[in-house]
Amino acid sequence: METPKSRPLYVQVRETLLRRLADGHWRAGSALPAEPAIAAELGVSQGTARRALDDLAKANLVVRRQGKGTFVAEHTRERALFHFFHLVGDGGKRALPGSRVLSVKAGPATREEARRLAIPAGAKAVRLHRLRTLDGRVAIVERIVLPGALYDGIERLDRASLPNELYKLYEQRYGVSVAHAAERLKAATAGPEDAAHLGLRSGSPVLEIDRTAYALDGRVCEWRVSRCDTSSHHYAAEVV
Amino acid sequence: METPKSRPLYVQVRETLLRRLADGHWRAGSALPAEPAIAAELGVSQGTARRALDDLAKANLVVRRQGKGTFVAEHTRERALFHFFHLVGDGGKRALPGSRVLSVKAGPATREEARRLAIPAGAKAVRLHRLRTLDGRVAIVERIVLPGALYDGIERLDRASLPNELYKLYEQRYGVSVAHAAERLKAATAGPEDAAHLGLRSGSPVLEIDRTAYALDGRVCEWRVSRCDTSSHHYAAEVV
DNA sequence: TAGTGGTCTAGACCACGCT
DNA sequence: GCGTGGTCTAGACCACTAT
Repeated sequence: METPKSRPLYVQVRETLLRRLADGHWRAGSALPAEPAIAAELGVSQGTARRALDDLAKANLVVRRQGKGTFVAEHTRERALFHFFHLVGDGGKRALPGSRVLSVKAGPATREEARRLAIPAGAKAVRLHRLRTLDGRVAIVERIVLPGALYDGIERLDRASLPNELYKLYEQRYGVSVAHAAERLKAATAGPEDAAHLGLRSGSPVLEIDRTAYALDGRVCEWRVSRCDTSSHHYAAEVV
Repeated sequence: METPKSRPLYVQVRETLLRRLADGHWRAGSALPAEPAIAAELGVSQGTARRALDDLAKANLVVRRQGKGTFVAEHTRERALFHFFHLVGDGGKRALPGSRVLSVKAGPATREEARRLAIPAGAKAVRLHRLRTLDGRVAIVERIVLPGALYDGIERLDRASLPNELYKLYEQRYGVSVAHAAERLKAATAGPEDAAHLGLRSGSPVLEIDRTAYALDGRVCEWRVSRCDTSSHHYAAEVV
């Protein structure tokens, strides 16, 4: 590992490993080389390699297991539930929602879609419309837009075969790992269509969650707007 | 430092330091002893002391500054803005809201208040009602309930002298440091009173943020419900 | 028994802030 | 120049997992 000064070694190691993760150098769920091997290959001490790996673990990009090794993080139900799904029952119960896809269509991105996905206007976008259920009742109406370039042919998949947890599909079938996301929340009013889906009166308040998701390499890999009935659920956030 | 096995040393050191912080052993903003001093006092290596201090820094309880020392974290405008206030202008502009207190009253806690503050029903509670402005317009109606035991006489303070940033007041005048908080968000409907304050039509959707704040020792030190006009602002959250 | 990550130590050197 | 936290190393030992 070179030493261009002023940039800590462990940061350089972390970035090297991150680049390999983003390249698909290791498959999701597979083991990374052990600390001594990484340290030897990159010419740093084991402590420095460890620090880089710990940083990646803190960002949920790898999982470290004592006695076993370090593994590329996968999008498990667990991770979806505790990191990417923030609606919780008012009694405190957490559960992943069911999913029913209404439509999947490809088309040229509108100006707004292009802006949100950071792709050229008119480039191929895939739009997904689905309902999600909590405790057996429809609680979320979701509109998802994907950059077509990353998910070739996804619009031709059978609607029923699209899994509840899309992030697992992105990862396994398209090699796109969602690394992090930014959410913007607003109170909105249910229009007639959303209200009908949610079993609410038109004009009822709904929580709108607007999420931009980023892949390992920093590219936007999904834009999703979820409109939620929060009459018996809430969005939970921790503040430090 | 004893070694009851199975509990890492750096965790014990971290807890010892946290206990001292909670005790008010060091004032907010003051410097902690340097690493070698802490290590010597507790009989651990400097590396172990460092790890404990890094953990506290990660939780925003202390601030480390190279060349200067480690300081007890203070509730600065900066911290309020980036850690405890999540409403952002839709254009991306962040700004702390202004504050106008409508009323401050003490009284016995209702059952609900007692539950939320984890105090006995009927114990003294202080209720604060205020409006907050963004870009010069009222955008938030806030109802705050405090456990009277922690803030002796706060209800007798001049309304106009209550600062915009209450957490600084809690810290400086009452020695109560807000360490972290849990927020629950819902979409709600503005009643006639809130709507009038916010300049909205009654029945308009508002974002309700229900926050429970915890002091360094883990006790609930505030319960706050903010109802926000999100027509030109949104609540921002990061997901990892 | 061998290999993995987790903890802990001791010490060197660097970058920064002060005086 | 001196004291602070930040980086980096080398090595010991522990706890866990597999075989």
